[in-house]
Amino acid sequence: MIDSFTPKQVAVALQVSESSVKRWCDQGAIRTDRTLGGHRRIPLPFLMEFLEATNRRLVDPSAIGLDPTDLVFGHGSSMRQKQSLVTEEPAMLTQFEKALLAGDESTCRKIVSNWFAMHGGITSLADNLLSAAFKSIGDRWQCGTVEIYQERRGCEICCQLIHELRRLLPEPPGNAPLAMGGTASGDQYQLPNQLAEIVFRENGWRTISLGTNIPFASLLSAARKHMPKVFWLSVSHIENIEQFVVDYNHFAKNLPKGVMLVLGGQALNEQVRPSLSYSAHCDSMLQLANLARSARGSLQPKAGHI
Amino acid sequence: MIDSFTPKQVAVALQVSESSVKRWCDQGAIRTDRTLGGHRRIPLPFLMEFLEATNRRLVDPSAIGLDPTDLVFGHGSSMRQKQSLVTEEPAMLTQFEKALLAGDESTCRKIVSNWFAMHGGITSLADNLLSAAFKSIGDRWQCGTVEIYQERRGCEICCQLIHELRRLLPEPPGNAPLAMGGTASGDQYQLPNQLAEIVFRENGWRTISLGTNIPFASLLSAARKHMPKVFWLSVSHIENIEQFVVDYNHFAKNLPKGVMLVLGGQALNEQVRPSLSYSAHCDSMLQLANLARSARGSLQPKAGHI
DNA sequence: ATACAAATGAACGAATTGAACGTTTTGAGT
DNA sequence: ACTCAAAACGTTCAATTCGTTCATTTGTAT
Repeated sequence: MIDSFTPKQVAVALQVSESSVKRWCDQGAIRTDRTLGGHRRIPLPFLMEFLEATNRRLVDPSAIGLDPTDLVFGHGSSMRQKQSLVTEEPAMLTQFEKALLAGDESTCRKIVSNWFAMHGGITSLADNLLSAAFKSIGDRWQCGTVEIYQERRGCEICCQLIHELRRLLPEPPGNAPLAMGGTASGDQYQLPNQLAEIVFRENGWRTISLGTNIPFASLLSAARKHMPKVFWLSVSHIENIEQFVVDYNHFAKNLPKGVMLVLGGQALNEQVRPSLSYSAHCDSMLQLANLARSARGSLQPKAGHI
Repeated sequence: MIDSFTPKQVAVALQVSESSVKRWCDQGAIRTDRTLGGHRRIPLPFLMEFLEATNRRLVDPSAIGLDPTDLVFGHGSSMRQKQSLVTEEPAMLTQFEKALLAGDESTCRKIVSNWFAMHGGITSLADNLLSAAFKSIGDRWQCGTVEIYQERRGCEICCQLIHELRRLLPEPPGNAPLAMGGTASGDQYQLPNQLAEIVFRENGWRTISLGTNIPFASLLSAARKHMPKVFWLSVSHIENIEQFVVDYNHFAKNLPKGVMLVLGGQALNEQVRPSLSYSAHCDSMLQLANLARSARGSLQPKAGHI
C-alpha cells in the first residue's frame, strides 16, 4: 500500500479541486512533506489527521489505493466486470460479518480500510462495524449456528487490523495529555480495550494500554506511577459481581485526585452501575471520542500561541 | 549485513522512482560512491544522512534488509536526539527489556526492527530477543521487582509489533500448505501463539490462527473443517493437568489422518509430555521453523517444472 | 436585495518527476 | 579466465506538479 499521495490524488479522493488541496497544504491544514524538487507529498497519517480535524470523508477511496472492488467475489479469475461496489452500510456490515466468520482476513481488511476511509475515523468503524458484527456473531453463537473458534478467529483478525490502523495514526506529540487503561481481573476481552485506546489516540492523546486481565492493585499502581489525565476501564465480563464492586470501588477511591475515571463495556448493566463511582460512563465509542475531545480541551490550559 | 545499496534498492525503500534517486545522487543531495565501472553505490551512513537532512523515512525498509534505528522517526516529530542504539546482542536484549518495562513502544520498535534486520528473520527474534526478555521479566516478577501491569503492558507492545511484522511478510500464495493452531481452554498467552503463526508464514505457509483459550472441541471442529497440513498447539499454561491430558488426547485421537500435530510451550514439562501423543514437539521457534521448512517440502510432491 | 469578505476552482508557463531505451557494467557459474 | 543474464548506466521525453493570477462561488452583515 502506498504511503503518501500527491495533491491531485487527494483532490480526487476528496472530490475537491487540486488548488484547494494545495492551498490547504500551504496553510498548514494538511501537514505536507516535500520532494527534493518541491513537489508536495501527503502521507496517509497526515491525511487521516486532516480528515478527522475537519470532519471530512473520502468520497472516492479508490483514488488513493483503498480499493473497494470485488469485495463480493473473492480472488476470482479474470473477472472483467467490476461488480458495483457495495457501499451501503448494511450491505458492508453483512459482508464483513460473513468474511469474519469465514476467516477471510484480506476481505475484512478491505472492508475495514474502506469504512475507515469513507467515514474518516475509527469511532464509526468501532461502533457501527466492529461492535455490530460481533454483537450479531454473539447472537448466532447462542443459537448454535456459529462455532467458538469462528468467533475467536474473528477476534484475532480484528486485533491484527486494529493494530494496523493504530500504526497509521500519527505519533502523538510528547506534550499531549495521557490516557491509560485496561481491563480488570477476569476480563479477557481485548477488542474493546484496543478500540478505546485508538479512539484516544485518534483524538490526539498519548496512550498507555495496560492490557487485559490485570488486578485492580496493579492498575492502581500504574495510574499512580504515570498520573494519566484519564483512566479508562473496559468491562466486558465480570466473574464475581460482589467482588468486582468491592475491588473496583477501592480502586476508584484510591485513584489520585485529578485522574478522571471513565467506564465502558457491555458488562456494566443497570444492576452493576449504580454500585460504582466513576467520573463518566460511555455506551459507545462515539461517546468516548466526544469525551476525549472535550477533556483534552478543557484540561489543557496551555493555549497554543498560533 | 550489507552496508551500501544500489539506486534501485533505495528507490524501492523510499517509494520514489529510480530516476529520482539517480538525479538526487548527481545533484549531491545523496552522497554517493562509485564502483570502478561507474555504478552508484549508496552507503548506509550516507543514506541516513539524506533521510535526516530531508526529514524522510523509509517507506519500505525491507527493501534494504530492514533498517537500523532512527530511520523510523515518526511523522514530523522534531525529535533530534539520537539515542545511539547498541548493536551487540546482550546489550540489545538488556535495552529491550528495559524499554519493555518502561512501556517505551518506539524504542522497542527500533530494537525489534534492528534485530530483525541483523538476523534477517523472525525466528531469531522470537527465540533470542522476545522469549529471553519475557523470561527475564518473569523472573523479576517473582522477585517482586516488577509489577504485573508492566509485564502485561510489555505483552501489549509486543503484540502490536508482531502484527506490524506480520504485515510486512508477503501474502502466501493460495496453493501454499495450510497451518492452523491456537491455544486450549485456560491458556490466555497470545504471544507464543502469534509467534508460531508468523514463523509458519515466514516459511511460506498459509496460516489460520484460531486465537487463545479455545475448547478442544472447537479446535477439533476447525481442524476438520479446514484440514490443515499442520496443526500447532501452543501450551503456555495448564489449569488442570489431568483434565488437559484427557481432553488433549481425545483431541489428538480424533484429529483427521494426515494432519500433523505439533506441540510447543513452557507448560509442556517432563511431567506432562509423556502422557501426550503428538507428531512433533518444539522447544524453540528455531525448531518450529525447521519443521515448517521440511514439512512444507516433503509434503508437497508437486516438484517444480524448471 | 446589495455589498463585501472569504473561500474555491480554473488557467498558465516553468519546473520536476518517472518511464523508456540502447549501451555498459556486474556478478555468478562453468 | 570466460560466458551470459541481470542490473545499472546516461539520456531523452511525455506527463505531472509547481507557484501564481484571476474569475467564480459561498457566507454574512448591512
